[in-house]
Amino acid sequence: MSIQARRERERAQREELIITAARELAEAEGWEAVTVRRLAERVEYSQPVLYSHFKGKDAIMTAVALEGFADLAAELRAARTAAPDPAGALARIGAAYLAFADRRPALYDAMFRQNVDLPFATPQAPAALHAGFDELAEAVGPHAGGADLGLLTETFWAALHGLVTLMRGGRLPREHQDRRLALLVACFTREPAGPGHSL
Amino acid sequence: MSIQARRERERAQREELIITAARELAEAEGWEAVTVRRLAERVEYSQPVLYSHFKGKDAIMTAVALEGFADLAAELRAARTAAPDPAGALARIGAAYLAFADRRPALYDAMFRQNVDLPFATPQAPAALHAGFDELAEAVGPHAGGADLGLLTETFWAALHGLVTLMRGGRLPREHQDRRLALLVACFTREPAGPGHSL
DNA sequence: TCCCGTTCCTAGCAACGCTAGATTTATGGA
DNA sequence: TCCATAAATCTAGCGTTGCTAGGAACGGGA
Repeated sequence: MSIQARRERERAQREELIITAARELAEAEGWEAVTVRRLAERVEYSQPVLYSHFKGKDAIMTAVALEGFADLAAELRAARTAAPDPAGALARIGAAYLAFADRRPALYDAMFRQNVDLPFATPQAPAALHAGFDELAEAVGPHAGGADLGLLTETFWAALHGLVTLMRGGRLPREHQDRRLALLVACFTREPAGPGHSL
Repeated sequence: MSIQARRERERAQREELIITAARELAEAEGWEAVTVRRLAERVEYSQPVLYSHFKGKDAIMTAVALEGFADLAAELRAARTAAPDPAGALARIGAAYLAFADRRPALYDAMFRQNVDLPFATPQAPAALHAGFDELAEAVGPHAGGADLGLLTETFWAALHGLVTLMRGGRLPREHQDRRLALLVACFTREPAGPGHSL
């Protein structure tokens, strides 16, 4: 059985190689530049080999997204736990989310913009995704009052996602994104309305 | 000069025909099903004719988007002016925004999801787009306090956009979207945190 | 050494956005 | 009315895409 084990190991390695190549190519030139042909050339296998690992290009993007969830969750956790108080935690985790999307736009697209075939708001969703959501919920929780924490967290997440995508699409100017985040956090913490300081 | 006038008139008509066909096809089968070939077949002209009107497929999407801005602005205005009080106005305009995106998803995509070459947050932006944004600002204004109204409106818009796109992408379950909106509005109006009633 | 199953690659299909060049159509002057 | 010219339109094709069928090469067991 050792031979088959070695084969499976090598196969898993190659699969990881494909995913990494896809992510790197996407981060360097955007997903529109990621074609199965280029990817096959990069990993030095023919196209059908890639199709033996993944059903299609979308499945490769999904695999890249799955690995990204863990990264995001870790960064959100670090930001939240570094905050001294609940209000600061919400601001910091929000800033960390925007920074992640800004620093790794292609990865973010695969995770949250692609029309993907993944379970999301169910227990079947990837664990790392749940972990990230739970980090957000931890930061939102102190300001939930009597509201449903899940729904409120989803709403906060949606607001962050909207800031990301509208800015990326050129709908919002890049500048003052920090002030928009401050205004959003002020709303969720029920701070009195202010000028939206840049933190 | 009458001949040339007639030609320009016919040409404008045909351009409108193309835009309408593109929107209808997109709304019926999604933008991925809208190809220049199919579009050409629908309007009963060859492909190069379409390219004489528009630089490419993206330009056609942009033209569809431009017409959509006016529709959205009108619906937002109707919702806002029908509200009895400021808090109700924010809730109603938000609901109208979500309803528009839900009812015309393909049009919404062209307007706000496509990577488009249009000026947005500048005076050069299309008038109808400004009109829609101003409707949002009118509704947000009463709750702005000392904050920058433009930035606060952009933030509210982003939150709505995030709710739309996350739901459309399967990241948020369709149900309870109204409660998420209620929670969002409660934040912006500084209502005490409640369970997020469905209005 | 041979056999057989697995793995892999070559080559190709249909469809895409887009365009060059031929062809048809319409226009204005004899 | 007829023709030359210019404008409008179509046919056909290029290069690229995602994806796959069918044959070639490889490796392990007898």
